[in-house]
Amino acid sequence: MTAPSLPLAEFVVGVDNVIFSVDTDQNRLLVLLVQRQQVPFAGYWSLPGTLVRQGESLEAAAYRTLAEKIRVSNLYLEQLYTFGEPARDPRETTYGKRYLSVSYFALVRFADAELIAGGECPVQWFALSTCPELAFDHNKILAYGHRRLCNKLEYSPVAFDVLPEYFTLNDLYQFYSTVLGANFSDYSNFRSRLLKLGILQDTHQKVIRGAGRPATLYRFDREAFAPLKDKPLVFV
Amino acid sequence: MTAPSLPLAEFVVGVDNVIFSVDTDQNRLLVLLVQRQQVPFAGYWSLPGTLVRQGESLEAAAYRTLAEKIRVSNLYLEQLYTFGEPARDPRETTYGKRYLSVSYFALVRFADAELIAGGECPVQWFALSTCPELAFDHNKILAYGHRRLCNKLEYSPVAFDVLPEYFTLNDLYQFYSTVLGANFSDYSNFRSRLLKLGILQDTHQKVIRGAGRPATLYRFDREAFAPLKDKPLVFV
DNA sequence: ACAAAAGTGTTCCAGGTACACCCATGG
DNA sequence: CCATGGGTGTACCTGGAACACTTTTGT
Repeated sequence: MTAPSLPLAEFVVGVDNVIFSVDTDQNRLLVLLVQRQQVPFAGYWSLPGTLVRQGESLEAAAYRTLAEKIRVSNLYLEQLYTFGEPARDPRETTYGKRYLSVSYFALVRFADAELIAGGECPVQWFALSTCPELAFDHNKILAYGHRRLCNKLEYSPVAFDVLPEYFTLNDLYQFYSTVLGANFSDYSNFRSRLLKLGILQDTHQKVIRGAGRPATLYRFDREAFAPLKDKPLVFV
Repeated sequence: MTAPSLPLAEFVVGVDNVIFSVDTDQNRLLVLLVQRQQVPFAGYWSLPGTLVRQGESLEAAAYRTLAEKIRVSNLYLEQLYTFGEPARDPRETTYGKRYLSVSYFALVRFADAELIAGGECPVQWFALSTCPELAFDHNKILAYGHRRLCNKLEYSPVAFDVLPEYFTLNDLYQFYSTVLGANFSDYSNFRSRLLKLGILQDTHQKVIRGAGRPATLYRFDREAFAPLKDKPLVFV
């Protein structure tokens, strides 16, 4: 960055989070939204976001926003994209400063995700399929996040950050199906592919859920996975 | 982004470009650097960057920076990552504002890239292998860009944005070899894979370069590629 | 004739797809 | 004993890896 020769833009920098979760029981892909209480877009639902504070990194701001809305111990988070075109926020006209949003993408474990009520604004999971029109350019950000989620799932083990520690292969399959849509793969082929990777520990424990043969519980073997890191893995 | 409860960080927003090019003749992967004339880091080489102006989008700022250093008609450009931790720029202490850098990644055609001399600071291509220690956190940004370049090449047709319109299969092979390192694939396998994709038009023209059998000139068939867009293609 | 570069073909094997089929449990 | 879900096995095919071989040029 060198010296300017024309008036520089002044910026307000915030962080917006696309927080996904997967409800495997109901086969729903969920996104966390908050309902705005102030203008602009009062009453609209939007992605949870915040402005960045002094001494706070962008990622820390993302974690803070998340922690304000939801109590969760297991999650995956990474930076998504930065949106900063002129006029993406109507407040730009009011205050004469551009609103830049660094968006983050998160995937959280649904089972232990506890929404924090009693905050300033209502917080709620929405099925992605029934997601309303959002404030600002948040639909665009959400779409971007959804694409990233699908890609991440296919070539990285984020699913295991978010599944319970012990899970059946069917749990895993349901998880992938819910996110990627059905027909992403045959179940038995999915099984053998995953098992062949050698990153699942067989606990030899069985679990019975309703009728049918008991299912084996597996856990993700981080040590076995470590050497495969950065390798082009396929989980599809 | 909601109302704050603690002092907000103030930001200066800039754009930094990781501009790559491939010199297929000498088999070198190049990155464009400029030598800083002012403090901090006076004398150090750095990525070409600029501060964002009023009414200018981030991408426009990236294009402007590029255009100030280099005249080029064929290129590929996309956003890379946003760096905004506290203290990433020493000027933060001086001016009390945080320096946020939205980095962009570009790949330009080497043949018609003409460096613009006579600007404020020296501009020069560096072979990636002989790249010096850079100003700020630019080595980190560069490393990030290099990873992106390798990934992009493998599953998207950026190479064709940057090769001459008519090229031989060997040109294409050299290009990939230079970026991904030798041994990325056998030449004859590379040939058949690319031809089988059906996205290369045989012009039936031959070109003779020194000894050896004349090579067929191909061109990228954008129409044939269109339906394959967004599909998981492999160019490796 | 020989080297150099372009281009073709062949063999082998890993891994994906699409199924059919067997196993263990509840009702 | 049958429905339900878990789990195994197989036959087929595609596509990559390695490498031998042929073709067309310059010297």
